[in-house]
Amino acid sequence: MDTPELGVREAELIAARRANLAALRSAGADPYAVTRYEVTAHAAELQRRFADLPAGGEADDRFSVAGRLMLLRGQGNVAFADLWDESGKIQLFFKSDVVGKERLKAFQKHVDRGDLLGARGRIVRTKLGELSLLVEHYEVLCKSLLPLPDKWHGLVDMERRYRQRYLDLTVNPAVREIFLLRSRIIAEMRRFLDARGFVEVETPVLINIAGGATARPFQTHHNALDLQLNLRIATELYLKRLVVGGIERVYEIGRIFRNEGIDTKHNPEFSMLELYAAYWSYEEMAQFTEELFVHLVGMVTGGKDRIDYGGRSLHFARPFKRVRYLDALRERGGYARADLLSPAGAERIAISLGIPKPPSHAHALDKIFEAVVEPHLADPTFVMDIPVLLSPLAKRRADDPELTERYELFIANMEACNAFSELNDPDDQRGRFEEQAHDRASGDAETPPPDWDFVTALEVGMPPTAGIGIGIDRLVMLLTDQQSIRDVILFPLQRPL
RNA sequence: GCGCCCUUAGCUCAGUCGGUAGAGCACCGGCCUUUUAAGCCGUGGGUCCUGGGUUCGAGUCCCAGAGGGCGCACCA
Repeated sequence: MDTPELGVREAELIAARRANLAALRSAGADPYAVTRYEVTAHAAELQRRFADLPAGGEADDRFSVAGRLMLLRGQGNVAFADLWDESGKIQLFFKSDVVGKERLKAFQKHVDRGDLLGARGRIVRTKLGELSLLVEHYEVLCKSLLPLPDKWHGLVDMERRYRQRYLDLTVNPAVREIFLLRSRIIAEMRRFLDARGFVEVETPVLINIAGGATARPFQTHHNALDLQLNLRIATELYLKRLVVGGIERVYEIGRIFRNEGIDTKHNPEFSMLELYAAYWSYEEMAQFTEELFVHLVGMVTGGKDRIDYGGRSLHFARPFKRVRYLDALRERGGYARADLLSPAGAERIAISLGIPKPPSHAHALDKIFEAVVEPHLADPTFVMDIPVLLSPLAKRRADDPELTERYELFIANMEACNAFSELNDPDDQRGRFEEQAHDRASGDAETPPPDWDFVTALEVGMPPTAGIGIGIDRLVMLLTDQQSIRDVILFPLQRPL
């Protein structure tokens, strides 16, 4: 961002802080020269440890804390300040006869809200019951030169919250909580997978053929090779190559890029967990999915099996509800299999539902399901046995080859994951790629070009395998009760100013 | 890409029928030894998103543009 032109008033606010910076420097305490501070406790730790300290009580141990000053309450010969570190808040209590008259005066004159401060002293609880560090010594660790947003309302403007997330995180503790929880959720997923023998790998982001999903890729160029490249739209085809290579349980948590629209559930770059387990069918994968989701719900709720999302209570009780894809459409809309599985029939139903001219059979079927069934899928529900025409990489059911061994898990009317028994018949895979190539040739830009090397890998032989993809951002939305994907992505895409 | 809405002080927001711009907090000066958005007294602070237009006169009405939010379309 270019240096913005400042209003007169804002320039004055900054000048006042720069004057305080100069005063600190001339007193030999240049905050920008500080290289370290011995932190011996975090706020939350002290709050826990001294939870039983009575009002008016004092502890003997001395602690050093460091963090940002978010609230200053000065008085003549005494002062209070709220200091926030990553863990939470602790009040600092300055008394002139403890910290020294001159040091208190210097604090009141030259330290600003927003400055980073290190403070050492004993823990006390004030008469009014607030646990506090009675400051014996303090040090300004960094000067904040810009005025902070409103101490009460915080930063509300959505645009600034996304563009200047550092400010959002600084003044809105609830936002910081969401992102810390996101980090814990992902760490817990890794622990869960590692404990079950899954191997984490990294597959390429820059690839020639962006397959494994239907989406427009971002395009880029490699100069030295003079090569057009795409950013990946899925990790699927590379992870399955690794199963071919003998890595029986493999996963990747990685960024995926899709050149599509932006809304409350879509960001052009997003995070996905994909994992593959050799010798599992989609049945084992469904069990595994339940276990993982229940585990994560328990983690964020402290052992409960319900979460609140958007004002609704969602129940994560095993076994999750199950419904077969075609049964759901019959029960909810009275539609017959023969109609749904024929291009003309599906188009007729789509039009009767007011869906504008679907470009393909698959598109029509997808839209019908979205309109008829999805609104009813609040509690976690597996939608099983999805037609092969929607599932180019899934294995057919042996007893019903028009359907696949595939399920999607819906939670809060959102697709939370997509899993199937992986197609490992190279001839079937080649045939489906050929069909896709035909679609692509007739103008469908979202269908990827065939990845023939993947077919070669299947010819080497992939064991029977089940795989799953879980959108991490949406999972975090569910677990943190956020209605917009931008509120679980630290730096969501914004137009440059 | 389409539709609706938003943009006023550092922050959060008012601004009536078109008549020279308001509050709270923050900041600055003063008082205060137990505050919790501390309190009290006082001072200062504006490219009303940008550019046009209508009008004697525009924060306000009209047009165009920028950025953002929500919905639709696309998608996960």
